[in-house]
Amino acid sequence: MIEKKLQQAVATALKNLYGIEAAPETVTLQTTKKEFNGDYTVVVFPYVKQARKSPEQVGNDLGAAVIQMVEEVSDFNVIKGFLNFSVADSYWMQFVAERVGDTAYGLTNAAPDAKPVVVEYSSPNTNKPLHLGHIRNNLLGWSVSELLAANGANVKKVNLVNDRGIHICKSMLAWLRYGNGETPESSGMKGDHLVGKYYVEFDKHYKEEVSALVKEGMEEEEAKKQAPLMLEAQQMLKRWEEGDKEIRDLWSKMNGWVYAGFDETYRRLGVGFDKIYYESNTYLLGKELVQKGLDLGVLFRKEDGSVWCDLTGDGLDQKLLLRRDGTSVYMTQDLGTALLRHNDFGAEQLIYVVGNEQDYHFKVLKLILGKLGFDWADKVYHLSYGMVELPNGKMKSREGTVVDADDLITEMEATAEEMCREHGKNDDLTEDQRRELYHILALGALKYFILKVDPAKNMLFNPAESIDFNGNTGPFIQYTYARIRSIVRKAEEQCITLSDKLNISNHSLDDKERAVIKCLHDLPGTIATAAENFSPAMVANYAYDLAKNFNSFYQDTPILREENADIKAFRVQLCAVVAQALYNTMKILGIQLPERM
RNA sequence: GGUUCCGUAGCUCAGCUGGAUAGAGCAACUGCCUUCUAAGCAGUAGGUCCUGCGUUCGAGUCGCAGCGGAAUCACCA
Repeated sequence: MIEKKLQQAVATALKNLYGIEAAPETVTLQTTKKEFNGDYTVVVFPYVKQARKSPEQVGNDLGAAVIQMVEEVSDFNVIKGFLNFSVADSYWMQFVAERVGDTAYGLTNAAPDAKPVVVEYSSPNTNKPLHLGHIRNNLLGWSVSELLAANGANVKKVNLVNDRGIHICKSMLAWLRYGNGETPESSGMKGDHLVGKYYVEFDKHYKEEVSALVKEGMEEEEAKKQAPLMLEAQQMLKRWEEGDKEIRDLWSKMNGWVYAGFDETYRRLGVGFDKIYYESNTYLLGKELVQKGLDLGVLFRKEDGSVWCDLTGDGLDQKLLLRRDGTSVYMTQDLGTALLRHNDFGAEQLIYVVGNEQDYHFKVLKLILGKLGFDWADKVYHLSYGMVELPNGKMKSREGTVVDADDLITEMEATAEEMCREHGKNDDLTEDQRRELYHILALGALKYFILKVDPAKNMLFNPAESIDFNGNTGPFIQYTYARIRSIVRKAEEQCITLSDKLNISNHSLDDKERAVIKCLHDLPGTIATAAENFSPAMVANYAYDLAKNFNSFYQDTPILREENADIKAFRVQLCAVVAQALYNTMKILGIQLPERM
């Protein structure tokens, strides 16, 4: 890598010239801003004091020394304290030649013995359909998994379905009362939406009951607890936990509907899992851990029998782990599932893609795992992401302001269709091919829209404005790819083969051409940095930058129109490598690229 | 109230380990399709990087304080 060579050379020169000891990796090397001449810039300010010379002098001294040491460096200039190196065109052209046909460019395979990195994401409740917030979770989870895999990790994707609890009982109860035996088949409604409908139905009647009780003079808090529907739902949960066959059968039936619905949504989103855990199977895990914690003395029991972990030493509160009736809570379950997952996979790292509303929960989870003596506690990483907000605030299912996942995908497909018809470039495709294209573009727009934003930040979605297809968007990148593929197809028709050895040693790159190559050159480093930061957004922004550079090059540089056959072939090769880079980065985002559009 | 996260152009967002005159897209305005896909390209306009203090040769980036927004602090999950 040229970057390392430069850093090494600068470090050596610093020692030889001034006796300054600097580790190569501490030499700040950055790409030169485009308003200056050069490709890489070294900032020399940090050394002027020790060198006892002016920044310009230090820059010139270092530049003169480095150009002798690194054969790829063709020139340098110094402006103020900035030492700009130019890299010879031959290096860039050689770089392109070496990447031609490399379908894995930028990607690192996992070592055969790499321990798994387990990524949990999605983790839906089974009482309502998925909404835009879940979409962000699913896309992030999938993409981060792909990103880590692209950076050499052995990734396992897992889903922990929250399939039991009071929420599903509410849906079940409402269905029994008001459903008249309605099924997905009889209603033509997707299973998850049908069950969600009864969850809303429950809430409606429950609220009526509460307000009736309040009218009779009961305190609202009390009314919420005493409403018959709530009592009945709790009763149902108890019967579920006792294994009551009637309840379990109904539960299985309705959850089955939901899973069929979820599968459909997952399929459309293009996400999937290596393993699916169900909370009904794991919710009792963790109790043994609590006992172990009591034995170790890191947990304590209060007079009423409840069990707690004292985290005041860590600046937090006490955390409940077992209720006084001995039942477990969310944290207890998560302790259990963490251990289960660690044991199932022999995992190197456990990553949880969960919204930032649970920052506190995961902080506590890690602490307690540590107190229980698991040395892998620090391998738990909470990939916390911000909320998706609407123009008037957070999505609230009770207020009917959620953006439904299925509806959104359908709308995006309709928009894609509209855009395609407007452009009228695909009239000769079959109906199936067109549908496929609409889907690819719709999902490309949606995924890019969501993934280009830094996970840590809340993001805004305005339902009144459809997601863009122009500018910094998924379709922009898809379009760039389709254009390149068109060129490569035409080149093949002209019998230009990518593997040709070219006689281009006299060719000097033009600025646009060099800019594209330099951007391509950054791909491996970008993926590494993005993976370290668990940030698909960095990959998305890189891909946009590459596509933008390419389009600018494409606009005013002849490719197939180039008269010199070798230069023409070289540019076709460059196109092919750019296409591959776009393909590999978009794959990390879960975005498909069309051959034409 | 405690803790955590966020605050960059009218709007949506970039800005990696501190480095040169803070960048894109959308929206507005100008040009460019008889030539490789105009879902594109080139340009104009748009900034108190929330505020203040500090560290540094150098701060959008680091520290402290304040302001604004969000989340969380359940015997819910």
